[in-house]
Amino acid sequence: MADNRSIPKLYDPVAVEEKWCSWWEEHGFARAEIDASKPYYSIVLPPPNVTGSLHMGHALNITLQDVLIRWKRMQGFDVLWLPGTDHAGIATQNVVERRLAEEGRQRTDLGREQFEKIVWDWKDKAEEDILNQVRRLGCSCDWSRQRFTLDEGLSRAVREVFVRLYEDGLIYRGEYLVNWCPRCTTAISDLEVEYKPVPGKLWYIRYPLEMSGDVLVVATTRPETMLGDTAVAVHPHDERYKRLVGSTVVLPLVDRKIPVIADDFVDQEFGTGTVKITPGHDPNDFEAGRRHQLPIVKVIGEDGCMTQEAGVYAGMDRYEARDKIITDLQGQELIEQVQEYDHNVGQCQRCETVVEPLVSKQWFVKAKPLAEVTVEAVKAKRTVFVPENYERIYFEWMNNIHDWCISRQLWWGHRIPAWYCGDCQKLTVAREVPSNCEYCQSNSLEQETDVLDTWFSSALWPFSTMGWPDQTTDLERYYPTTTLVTGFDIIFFWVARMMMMGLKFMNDVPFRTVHINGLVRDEKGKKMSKSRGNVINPLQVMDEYGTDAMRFTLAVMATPGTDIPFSISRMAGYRAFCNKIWNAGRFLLLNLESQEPTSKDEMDTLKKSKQLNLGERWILSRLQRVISDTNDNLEKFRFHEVSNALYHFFWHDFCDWFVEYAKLNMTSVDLEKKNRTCRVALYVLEESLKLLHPFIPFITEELWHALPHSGDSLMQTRYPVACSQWVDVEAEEQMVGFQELVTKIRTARSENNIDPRKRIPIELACQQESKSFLEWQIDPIKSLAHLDQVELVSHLTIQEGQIRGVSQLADFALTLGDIIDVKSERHRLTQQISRNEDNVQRLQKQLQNSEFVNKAPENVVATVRERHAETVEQLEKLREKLDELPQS
RNA sequence: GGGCGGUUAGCUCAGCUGGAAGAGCGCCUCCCUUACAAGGAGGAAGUCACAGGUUCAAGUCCUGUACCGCCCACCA
Repeated sequence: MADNRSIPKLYDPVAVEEKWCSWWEEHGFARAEIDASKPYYSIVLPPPNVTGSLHMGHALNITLQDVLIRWKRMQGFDVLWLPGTDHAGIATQNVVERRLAEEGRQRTDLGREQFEKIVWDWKDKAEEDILNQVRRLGCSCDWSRQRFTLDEGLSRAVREVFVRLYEDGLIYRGEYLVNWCPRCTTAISDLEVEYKPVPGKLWYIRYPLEMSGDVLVVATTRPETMLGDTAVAVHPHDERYKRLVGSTVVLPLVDRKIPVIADDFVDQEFGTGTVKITPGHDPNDFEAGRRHQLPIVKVIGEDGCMTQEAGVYAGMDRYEARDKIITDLQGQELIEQVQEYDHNVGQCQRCETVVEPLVSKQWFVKAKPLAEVTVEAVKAKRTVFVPENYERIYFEWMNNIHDWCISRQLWWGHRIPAWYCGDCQKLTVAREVPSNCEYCQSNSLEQETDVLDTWFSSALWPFSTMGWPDQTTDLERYYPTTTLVTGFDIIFFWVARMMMMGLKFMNDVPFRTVHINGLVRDEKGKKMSKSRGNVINPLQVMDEYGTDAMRFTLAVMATPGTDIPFSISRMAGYRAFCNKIWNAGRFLLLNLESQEPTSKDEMDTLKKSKQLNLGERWILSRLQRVISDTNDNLEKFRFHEVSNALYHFFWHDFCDWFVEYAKLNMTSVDLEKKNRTCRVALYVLEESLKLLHPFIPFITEELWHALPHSGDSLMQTRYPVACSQWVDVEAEEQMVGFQELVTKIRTARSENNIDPRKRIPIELACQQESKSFLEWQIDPIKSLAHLDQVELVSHLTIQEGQIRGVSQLADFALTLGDIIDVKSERHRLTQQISRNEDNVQRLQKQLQNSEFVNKAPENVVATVRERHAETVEQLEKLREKLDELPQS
């Protein structure tokens, strides 16, 4: 046990945090040991990318998981929290490429092997960094089970899944229109495209009809794609163009003859009601092209430049070509008009380059059959979303799902396990490197150079990390995981795909509950971004305010379903709370007599002996309520409610009232009393530390070790369980009256500018039934209201120089030697009277309403009656006091 | 175009199943009272966006409107 006197007034987080972080890890308190005698609780950490460092979103996400994990562990569950990192294919490759570019190098100069080696080096460093940052958060995960998506084990799972999906006909390869990022030079999935409104132009271009001198005017925002037009479409019912269907127009600049077709996807209202069809570069046109068997002309290449098909424009950058085409068309007077037109432009999620839709040979996952199963599972509540409304969003997406383009033309990732035969050209898909072509036995095989979308391996995370495809004990024990905590921004990217893969390969959902946490925003509710300059760095915050304060702030602000406007000033308030806990612990340590740990039994004995005083009975009762609320609300992921309630309980109930009340006994010469109060105080402190530990792990652990305990970690103790027999309604009611009286006296003092240090005499007048209570509580009242003499009387004497007050329990008169400020006293009373008058009126009206009296539940009516009577009584007394005031 | 969320104290937000409006910060007054000035005591401050409705009773449930934010779709 530490030397009590040496505990500093101010809590110093940094040193303390470091100490416990390594201590926890060294002792393996967070290591999962399969124990079938306990229920299990498992979470897989959403693996951070090995691209950067911890941000506030991680801090929130990890805090919430750690709260759940510590809570469940303390509840005696067999707990697994499995950590790891994600290789984050395109993101990491981009980061490394950018660094190479700073040195004037390119990945193509290095070659694939060399480049991959550099990325692995980067990964080692980045992984270490970010996991150390995760540790700093106090994250109690099982580091012995740490995984990385490119580990051999996980890669094996990836290959297994790929092969099985391929064998089941759920993976196919083909030429389709995909989103292509010309900067990353890879295909990306629909989800990786972000649409942003961009001011642009709508050009109306004249397409001459072959047979007549007429023209068809088409409108487009991307004139450069016209070189790839293979038709012009009109709506079949459009009277203006009906007769032209089947005729031919001559595509300007390239002089290609293309048909006019009818298709009802055309919106007659938009532009001129005619659409140029470019199957090679537009998703709708691609579909239309398939419906009408139109040829595909690819005029923009993978590098973002015009292809040979673009004739004289070949080799030009797509935007350069656009300008040139406009100029050329204008030269031929083929531009009818130009409109300013804002439209959404798709950008690459990773590099913000404008995405080019183009036709390319890629690998796809047939998503529909996989998605349907997951929808059924969620409908059947095998997985539930918290908050529930995310279910709808999930269904919406799953029901409209498109095939998933999984191949990427990158170097960093899982290489697709498919081999092309140099002889028969056929494809061999295999789990391990095949020696021969499975069709012609040729050994001239070359592996597919594409890698998989990074989310392909993430989708397997809940089971690949536990050793699948082997049937491991971990899988048997911890799958399905109990809870997934993640952000809504990756519901489709990740949650949806884990559902698909989990149900497909494990025949069960990957998690029972998905808790969706909000986005951490800045104080004003704006998204944090480098360009706005409003990014709050959690590492810096932890340095300055302590991890506990940051965690608590995040938890208290984590209202389900809403974003979190992270506020430094608010965190300063919660840092003060941390310090409060610190000092409460310090105070009790200074007063501690016995070195024995407390126990529930000890308290039970004390309670049964009927020796506990009001404060002690009250705080034990309040403790039961907060324990029960805490457990209930954690079960419902209501972190903000829990942390708020604990805050209030600890600071206001325990410190402000109980400890202040207890000081009387703690300084008493009656050693028995003193010891008893200390025991209760210590017990409540210990229970509070346990309750707070999931949120505030460091300070609580530090204090725990300063208190009389063995060397165990607080995280190994049992989380408090409410004991309903300890709820003491009588004590709670009495305490309410006690607090009201004390507060009223304090208010009267304060409003009359009486020095808080000055002890003054008081007269208390009360009804017969409260008399014994007041007699019993005379010392605490004296102590908490800073009085010297207390005189209990049946009626207050009327004297000059008195301040009068009224409470439920008793009326009082503070006698002052000096002159009191009659004017302000009159003002104060008048205000109180008017407030009470309003209340009486309102309550009266309610009671006169027979509907209310007849229909409202009895207890509600009774409460109103009671309140009414009390208010009337107070009102009378206040009027009396006002009358008794000397005339000024 | 479809969907979701928000609108409560000067600021940022709680308020779950409808029964006398809360927190943090800020503000005002007094106090360094031997745990804590990152503290203590007290105080001022809200027609809960608007309009209807259900109910004995609505910040809370229903309908509509306005404004703000987000997600999905992507009419060229």
